[in-house]
Order: sequence, then structure tokens, then C-alpha cells
Amino acid sequence: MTTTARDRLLDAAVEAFAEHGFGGTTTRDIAARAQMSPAAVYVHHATKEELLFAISLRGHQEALDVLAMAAAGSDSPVEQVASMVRAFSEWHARNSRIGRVVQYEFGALSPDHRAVIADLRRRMEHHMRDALVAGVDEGVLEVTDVRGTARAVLSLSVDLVRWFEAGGAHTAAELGRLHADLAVRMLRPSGG
Amino acid sequence: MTTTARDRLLDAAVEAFAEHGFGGTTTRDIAARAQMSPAAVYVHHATKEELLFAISLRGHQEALDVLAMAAAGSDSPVEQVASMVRAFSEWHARNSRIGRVVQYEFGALSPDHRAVIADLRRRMEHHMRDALVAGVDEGVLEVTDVRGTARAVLSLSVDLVRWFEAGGAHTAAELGRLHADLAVRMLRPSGG
DNA sequence: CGAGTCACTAAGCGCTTGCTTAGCATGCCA
DNA sequence: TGGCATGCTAAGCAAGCGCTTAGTGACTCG
Repeated sequence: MTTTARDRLLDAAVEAFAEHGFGGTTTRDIAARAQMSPAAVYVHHATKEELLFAISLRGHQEALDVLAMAAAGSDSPVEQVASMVRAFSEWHARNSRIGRVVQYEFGALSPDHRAVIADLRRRMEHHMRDALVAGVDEGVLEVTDVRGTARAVLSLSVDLVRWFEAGGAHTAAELGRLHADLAVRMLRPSGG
Repeated sequence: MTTTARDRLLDAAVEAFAEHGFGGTTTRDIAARAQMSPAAVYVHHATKEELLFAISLRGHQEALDVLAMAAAGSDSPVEQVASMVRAFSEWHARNSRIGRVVQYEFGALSPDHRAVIADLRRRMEHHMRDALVAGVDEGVLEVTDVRGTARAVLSLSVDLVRWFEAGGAHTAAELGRLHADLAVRMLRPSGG
């Protein structure tokens, strides 16, 4: 199977990059984790940086899809925010190694690749901002700084890749619920 | 001046580690940024990892102090949380390069050094947890999952090192105020 | 004045790095 | 049956790595 070897390589690279960082990972380490010779890496990817880009692109696209699907699931801005945060946190918990590479190794990408990824990131933030603006318009959310608040809400999900481990104090689903609840409370009008 | 050269080296290492990661930084790069020969690095620090540890230790101690001082400034749990989050976010914004090294390069430390830093991190989380527990006891905060919520509140501050840049859309002080406000709203009892 | 200390450098050692080359087994299509 | 593409490996190249060594000039102190 062609896909299998290529995917084994991607999985190995995710683990290695998450553990040692892009700069601290050797192509020999990636090859060994994928049970291949060092040269096999270059059959599937031209450079180490292209391997990182492949991981980063797929990760960002998946995360963006998660947000888009959650936003599309309701017409109520409050439900949209809750659903986005729950799904985004759950995805980051379930894919915490990919998330770490995606979030921390942005600077290791080439300028061209960085531009592609930056665009995906902008679209993620816009999904959240759109829901906040709609909520303010309808009077169901109270947000003075849309840009800063959207980032803060997304930070709840993103930051968990720094410490999350499967089998720890929280499951992915628990964190999703907790963060969704906290996000909604953050944004609700201060009754008055 | 002895201190000057040593500090120039630490500053150079912070910039280099923040930009390329620990593994992606060469001792030659650090030396060049500090305007010294490569061998001069080893006059002041035995290894590259010890340089990282010196940065990480100082950074964690400063951040812990910031939290401790903020917590000590009031008897009201609500004010404590607001003050801690404001100060913690401001510190992370003003020291975003140090913050990035401190937060992202934990895994590059030796096991011994990692244990020292892990203890400082535990104490940071406990400052926040203590305020949350006090607030729940007094009935001024509503928190069901103290551990998860303490982490979420601190995430607002920590995650900004990923994207913050001086001269961007927000100042450090603005982010401090925004995050403090969001944190308090997150925790206030849902009136009823 | 001479011995010792200190911050520093030029040169380089042994090893590892990202990546290449040459070649081999397998499977597909004419 | 033969030619060619595909997926892989053993070996290795040039460059760069962390760190060491031997030595230098400035300073301190008896």
C-alpha cells in the first residue's frame, strides 16, 4: 500500500516534531520511527520542511473544518460559539500532538508555506469573530473588543495542546464541555 | 563588566530560542547575536541546555512572583483573580520572547532541570486554584471544575506569547485589562 | 616586578546533519 | 518476454554541529 508508508512517515514525523521540535528532530529519527531507511523519507517528501508543511496543512484544514461545521450547525450565535469551542477543544485534545506541531512550528515553515497557513488561520479567527458580531447585533452577547475576545476564546482550545495528555485528569469530551461553558459565560451580557 | 557580557548572552539566547526553537538554534548563532566568539558561550554556561535552564528558571520565577504579588494584593477572591490575570497577561505580553521559550521549550530541559521547573509551574497553578476555591467558599465565584478552570484562566495569558507582537493591535496593558474582565465574567455566578 | 586570575579568542576535533547517489526487487503493461 | 516505473536501501558526501584546547591581553594583589 502506497498510502500506508506515506502515512506512517507523516505519523512518525508528527510524534518526532511534537517531542523535539522541528529543529531538534533528525530525518534519521523520523525514518527510524516509521521503520524505514533514512533515504526513504525523500521518496515521499523533497525536504524535511515539506514534511512539516504537509502535516501543518492537513492539521489546519481539519481544525478549520471543525470550526466551520460547528458554526454551520445553528443560527443562534450563542449556540454557535458554544459548539465551536466544544468542537475545537475536543479536536485539539484528541489530536494534541498534531496540534502542538501545528501551533508551535509555524515559524519553521518557509515563507511561501507560511503564507498559505496564515490564510487558514485568518479564516479560523473569522469564523469566531462572525459569531461574536452576530451575537452583539442580536443583543445576546456582550463584546467590546471583538478581535481580542475571539482570540481569547480560541486560546482556551489552543493552549491545551501544551499540557494535555490522554489518560490525564480530563477527557477530551470533558474539556470540550468545560471550555464551551466558560466561553459562553465570558460573553453573556452582564445581566442588567 | 562581568554582568553585561553574561546578560548579553542570555538576551541573545532568548531571541534565538524564541525564533528557531532550542533544537534549531546553534551556539554559534547565540554567540554571534551577543557579539562574541563561539567559545565565549562556554565561559559562562557549561552547555546549551544550561543556558536554556538559566532562562527558563528566571522566567518562571518572575512569572510566579507576578502571580504571588497580585494574589497578595487583596482579600477579595474576585479582585485576586482579576489582578492575577491582568498582571500575568501583561507580563507575558511585555516578555513574550522569554514567555515563548519558557512555555514551549520545557521538553528540551534535562530531567533534573525539568523537575525544578515543573515545581514552579505547580505553584503558579495553585495560586490560581486557591483564589477560585476561596471565591467558591465565599459564594462570589461559581466553579465546578477548579483544576480545569484554573488552567483555562491561565491559558488566556499564556497563549498570547504565540502571537503577541509589540506594536500590534493591542498593547500589553490593553490585553491585561481585557483578559482580567473576561476571566471575571467566566467565573461569576450565573445570576439566579 | 612577578604570579595568578579572569574574560575572551583562533583553531579545530570528532561526530551528526540534511540530503544524494547508485543500485535492487517488484509489479504493470506492451 | 522485455522495458520501464515505483518504492525502497546501503553507502556516503559536504557542511555544520556542540564543545574543547591552547593561548592571549588586561587586571589584581603581594
